[in-house]
Amino acid sequence: MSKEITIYDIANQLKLSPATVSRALNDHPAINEKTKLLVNARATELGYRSNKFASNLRKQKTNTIGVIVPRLNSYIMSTVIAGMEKVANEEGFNLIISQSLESQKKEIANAKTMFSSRVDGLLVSVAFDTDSFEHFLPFMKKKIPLIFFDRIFENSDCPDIVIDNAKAGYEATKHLIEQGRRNIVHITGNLKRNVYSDRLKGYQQALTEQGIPLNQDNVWVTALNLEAGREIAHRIKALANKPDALFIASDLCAVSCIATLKDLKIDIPKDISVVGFNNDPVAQVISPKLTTIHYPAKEMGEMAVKSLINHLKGNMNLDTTTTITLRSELIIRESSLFSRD
Amino acid sequence: MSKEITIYDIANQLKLSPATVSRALNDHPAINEKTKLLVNARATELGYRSNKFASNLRKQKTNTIGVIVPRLNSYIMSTVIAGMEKVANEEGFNLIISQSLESQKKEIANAKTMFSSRVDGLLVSVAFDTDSFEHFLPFMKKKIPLIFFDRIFENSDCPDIVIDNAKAGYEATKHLIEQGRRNIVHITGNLKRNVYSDRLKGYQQALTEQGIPLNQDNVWVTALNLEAGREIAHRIKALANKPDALFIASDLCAVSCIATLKDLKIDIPKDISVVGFNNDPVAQVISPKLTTIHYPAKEMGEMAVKSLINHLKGNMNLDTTTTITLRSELIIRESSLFSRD
DNA sequence: CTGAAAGCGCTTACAG
DNA sequence: CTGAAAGCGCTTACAG
Repeated sequence: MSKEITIYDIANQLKLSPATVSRALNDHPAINEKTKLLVNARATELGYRSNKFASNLRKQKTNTIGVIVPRLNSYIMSTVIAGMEKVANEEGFNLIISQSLESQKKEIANAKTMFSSRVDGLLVSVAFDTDSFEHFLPFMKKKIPLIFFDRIFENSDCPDIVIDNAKAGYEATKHLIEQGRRNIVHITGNLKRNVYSDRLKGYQQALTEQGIPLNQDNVWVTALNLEAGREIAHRIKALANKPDALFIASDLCAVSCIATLKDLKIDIPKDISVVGFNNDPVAQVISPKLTTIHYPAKEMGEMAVKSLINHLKGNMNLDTTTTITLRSELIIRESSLFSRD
Repeated sequence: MSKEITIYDIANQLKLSPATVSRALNDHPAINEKTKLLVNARATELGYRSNKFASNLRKQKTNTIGVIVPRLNSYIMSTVIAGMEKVANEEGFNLIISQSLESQKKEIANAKTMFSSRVDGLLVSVAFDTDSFEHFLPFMKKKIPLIFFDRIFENSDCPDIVIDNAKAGYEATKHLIEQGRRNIVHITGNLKRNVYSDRLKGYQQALTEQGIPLNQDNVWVTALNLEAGREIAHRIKALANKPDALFIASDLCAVSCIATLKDLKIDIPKDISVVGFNNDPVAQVISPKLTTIHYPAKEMGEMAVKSLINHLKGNMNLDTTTTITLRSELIIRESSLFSRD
């Protein structure tokens, strides 16, 4: 193991003080340009690497951002993370990522770990069953910035990054109505979460607007996974009065449902029109191709980290920002198209 | 911002030395049990959290593991990362994750960042086009343990964690031959990478074993993504002498190919049998359901971090381990089944 | 523009 | 079983 080079080694060789070397390395304005050049050249030559631990200890900052998500291995979340990694990497920040696995208990444990890791800021998308805000209070107390994204904590006073879920739900439903559909079932997840409750609101608004009576039996709360997709299909098959359209709040679930419906000899979109949510790559590879809402996952991840870093650097005050809304978009493919001829 | 509690605060209150407090907190065997209880109680009471930067600076360790993957948002990789996060979290290690986006250039930059972040160990799955090992040499020189997983660097002297890709390729191909298929096209990725070259070897072995002559034109190197799947389908459609089976080294590509083939009125599996690779959830939701190789992604992530931590703790010597092979498995579904009646 | 000095919060070899 | 002391590598208020 070769010895690590420190600023003292550079200082000795150059007959400078460590203070000057430190300032030169950090591009301090008071330092002579020639000195900077000299110091940087020697640093490169010696293979110097700054010790972040010493620096962080001294500066009382960590340059680390914590991220808590329900799961890492969903299309949306892994894409959000990819966007976060990109920006964090560019800005010289590290990400500590953990998953709550949809459990409030694990989320609380994760928050504790983030707290003792002394993250400079925290980005959170909450678990299905999270009720309590308590595990985030230590961050508030210490003025550690906390941003929620995708699944937010409503009325938390924390900034949020979201899409307009109500608008997306409205557009999806309106599109189905425009296809002549009337008996539209909305399949969704835990209504505690804004992403699902807001989509439901949009769905209801579109129906009401078109004079279609709301039917509480047409809202099915499920786990929104592959398994749920299969169960939904069987449940529909058994129904005497079948829906003529489905608006499903997750592509993966929608695709699984479509595949099972086809096995059960129900024709999509002739018998039932389907609209999904997320624009998962899988939406394009099934037959019929899935109409869905494009979710700007990468942009959301980038925006979350950018906002946080801007706040930390003092370029932007998050306290005055409440909500950043990103644009989503209805993408019409074959699964929803229906023409009565 | 409330003041941070340090071991000095605890020491003062308890009339002990900081050294004793430090030892008590770290469960040092020489410390009186009663003292430990006392110290820990007071620490909890005061909301003490250890300063990792001071500790790391002193101990010259970082408790951080670096991970470089081609992409974060593929099913396999996000699942591998999920497994890694689980174990790292349990063991109190942090993960720094970065993506090469399939480019050697970015991979080199990532390795540099990992190096200056002073990771205790590095886990790497290499990019499509990586030729050079040079960017990993600094880790070797500093004896920072380096483990490759999935896409490994052959002949690198580093430990590897893989599945038996040749065996998997062999089983997939043998299964197709058993269905009576003879003209089997293998669709794969960059053959620089073991995952693809080994699957090809298995494919060739199965053909040879069954007395089927190898035909170089039956091996198609592609980007293995959705787009490639569509192109392959069109290419097949235009072929006079069509293959009767496809062995595609990625489910996502296979699913996209199947969907396009169906659009082009080619029946799967009647006209062409298809086997994919990975057991991506998407494999189960298309029609026909995709025969594939189950890839133990979560286990691979867990194993990678476990091995690294064991090595760092001195429980296991990685230098003597060359390769850890995890079990993969052929999962037969409808897309490959063919009976000549 | 540069330097001397203190200190961030911990750990550990040494001493008792 | 406990303590005094040194030091990990940096940054910065103060001085010149």
